[in-house]
Amino acid sequence: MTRSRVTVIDIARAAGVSKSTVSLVLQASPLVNEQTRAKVNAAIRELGYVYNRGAANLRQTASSKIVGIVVNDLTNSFFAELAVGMDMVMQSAGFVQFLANTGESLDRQREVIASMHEHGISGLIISPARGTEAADFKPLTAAGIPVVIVVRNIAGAKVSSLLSDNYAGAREATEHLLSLGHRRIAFLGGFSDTTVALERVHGYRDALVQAGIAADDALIVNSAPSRAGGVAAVERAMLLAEPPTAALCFNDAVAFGVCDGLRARGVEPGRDFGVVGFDGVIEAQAAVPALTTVSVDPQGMGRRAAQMLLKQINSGRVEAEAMVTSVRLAVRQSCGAAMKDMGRRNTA
Amino acid sequence: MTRSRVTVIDIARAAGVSKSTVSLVLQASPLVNEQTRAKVNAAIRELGYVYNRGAANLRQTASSKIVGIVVNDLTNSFFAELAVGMDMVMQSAGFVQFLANTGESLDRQREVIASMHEHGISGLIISPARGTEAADFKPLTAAGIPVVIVVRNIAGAKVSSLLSDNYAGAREATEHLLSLGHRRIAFLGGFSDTTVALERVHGYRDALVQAGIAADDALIVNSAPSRAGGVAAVERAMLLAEPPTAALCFNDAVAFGVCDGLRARGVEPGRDFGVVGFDGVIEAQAAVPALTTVSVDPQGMGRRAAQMLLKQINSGRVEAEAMVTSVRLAVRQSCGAAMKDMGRRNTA
DNA sequence: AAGATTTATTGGATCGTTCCAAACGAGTCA
DNA sequence: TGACTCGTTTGGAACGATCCAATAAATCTT
Repeated sequence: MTRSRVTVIDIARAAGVSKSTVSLVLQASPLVNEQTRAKVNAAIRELGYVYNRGAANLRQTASSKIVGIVVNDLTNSFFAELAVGMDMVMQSAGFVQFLANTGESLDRQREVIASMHEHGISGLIISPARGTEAADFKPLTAAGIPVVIVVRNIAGAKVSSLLSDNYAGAREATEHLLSLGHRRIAFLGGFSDTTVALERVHGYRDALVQAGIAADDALIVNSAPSRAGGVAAVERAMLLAEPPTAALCFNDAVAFGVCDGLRARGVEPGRDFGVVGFDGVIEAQAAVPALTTVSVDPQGMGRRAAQMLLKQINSGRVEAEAMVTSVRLAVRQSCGAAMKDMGRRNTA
Repeated sequence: MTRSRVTVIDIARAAGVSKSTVSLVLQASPLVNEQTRAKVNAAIRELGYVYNRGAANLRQTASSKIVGIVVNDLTNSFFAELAVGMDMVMQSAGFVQFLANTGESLDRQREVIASMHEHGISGLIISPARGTEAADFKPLTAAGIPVVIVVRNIAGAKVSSLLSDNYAGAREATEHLLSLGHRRIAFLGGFSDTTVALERVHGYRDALVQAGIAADDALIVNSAPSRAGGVAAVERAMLLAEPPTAALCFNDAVAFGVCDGLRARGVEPGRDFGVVGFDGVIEAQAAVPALTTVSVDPQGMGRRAAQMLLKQINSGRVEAEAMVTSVRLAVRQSCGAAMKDMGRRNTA
């Protein structure tokens, strides 16, 4: 069954031409005569020829048409949507992608980057695991392989990055909760050793200070950035002597968990307590109550990151480009604004 | 910057040996002298050599250490968890994976399969898009590349498959709702042109018939297998002259949507209405009410599928193997059993 | 009709690795 | 001393596609 592969030489023989001509046909070169092209294509179809990209990639001028994508947690909808956005662009551009999940493990990350490098990726998009250092990309950049960092920044890495405006988003969300009359606003979820969390907390704090409210550190509760983490965080927050009346959550997964946790203690999110998420995953719209969230449009971000990488791959010139995408607050029901504040902002 | 690649020849020169010896060192062959090995390894480190797998794969005896994974909808947690399970096993086995999302498009699926084939995958795991035919795998199997179909079966495909016991799961779930006293039980979500949906509906029907209840087709409501689809399905179901008091949902995403839809009309899932999902995604445990669901353990299924494929890749011999994994009903709160039925089944 | 030009086609070297058969030096045996 | 090991090492021919320079054939110039 496992017959030896059909090669250009077999096609050449069958079509009565040389392998060079077959190669030209494969590349849709205008140099070849129409009849010859037809003969060759017929032979290709007949023999069931499969192009061997590995062989073609040997010549160092060629591009492998493979990119690597590394994310931390694919079970988080945010990353899943991000990956889907990248996938769309890459597929359309004729690329395939290696995708690896690190689960925040630096070892795994190092391994997959090395493995992808050996397999000849022409570019990498990575949402780095916590603790990643600029040096981790050294082997790739030294080989002239463009890298785009998404979501989380790495200090000192001389590669491109695509981040969301965490500070502005958190600030706007907090201001929104303040405008609804809340004075005890918590920040729930996330680990404060990541830049992302720090930036969001920073925006949150500044909004409070601006409103003349003393930031209370007890209202900042760390937890895993997951649904379960959200449940845990809100439980701790509600045990405070002066519990919050609203919360900005580290991300949407935490926000869903916070809604769960509130309901578990008979508090209805959106009516008795204001909840705002961060990310703008698809479920945020469908959920009840629909989640008010700082939308970063994960799929769109994935698409942009992919385009950014493709641009660098195609240009051949690797020059780091730092891009911060703006975010927008999608006001829905979970913040409690729907009744009082209807129509002031778009809810799509 | 983009210096020409460092090759075995460069290493050989630097270490004062031949390229053959370097090759032996790379393969950790016992033939080479310890001192030589040390010299070579030093040179490798010093020059920053990166193994070129593409070149090695040219020789037809070699295995590419790449597998392809194709799924329908990565934004569905079920598939995301499935992919993560596969990723774990593949990473540990030293494989990297191409991952592609088809979004149920047959064209995309055809393209990505062809593209992966060109790139030299040594195996493929696929959750086929609706409408996939056995012939779509022909090019791969003809080349001796093992294929494992997961989740959805394809009639007549002479490749391995790993499916969950949809019939038994749906039947058990329905029986459970019946045992709680429900008589008007709906089946919500999914498209009835997929085998998965048909099997689940079949199990649902048989359980009703067994209990002496006439199956009412109006209670079977098709919709997209997503959270939004669940909202839509339950809305239609509740408009019936005799609305259901409980529902078995096509999958967990639909079940979450059904909970949302119920709440939107003031019906509390788990108290006023029994909801059972299918899949057993992680969020099912964290949600409030925790989702009663037919757990197929998506990550475990992904791991098993990966192991199945690896076994075939390593054995060299491709013989189709059909495996049906059993499922178990995880009784939690959303079905309303928690109060009446506490402790009868495990809830983990 | 000879030279210049255009249009098609082609051999061979090349990419980086593996693998085989051969060769090497050093020791062993008869 | 020659034949024979044994443990290491090594050229060179693959693998399958690309690309350059060269060629062949057809067309155009004058």
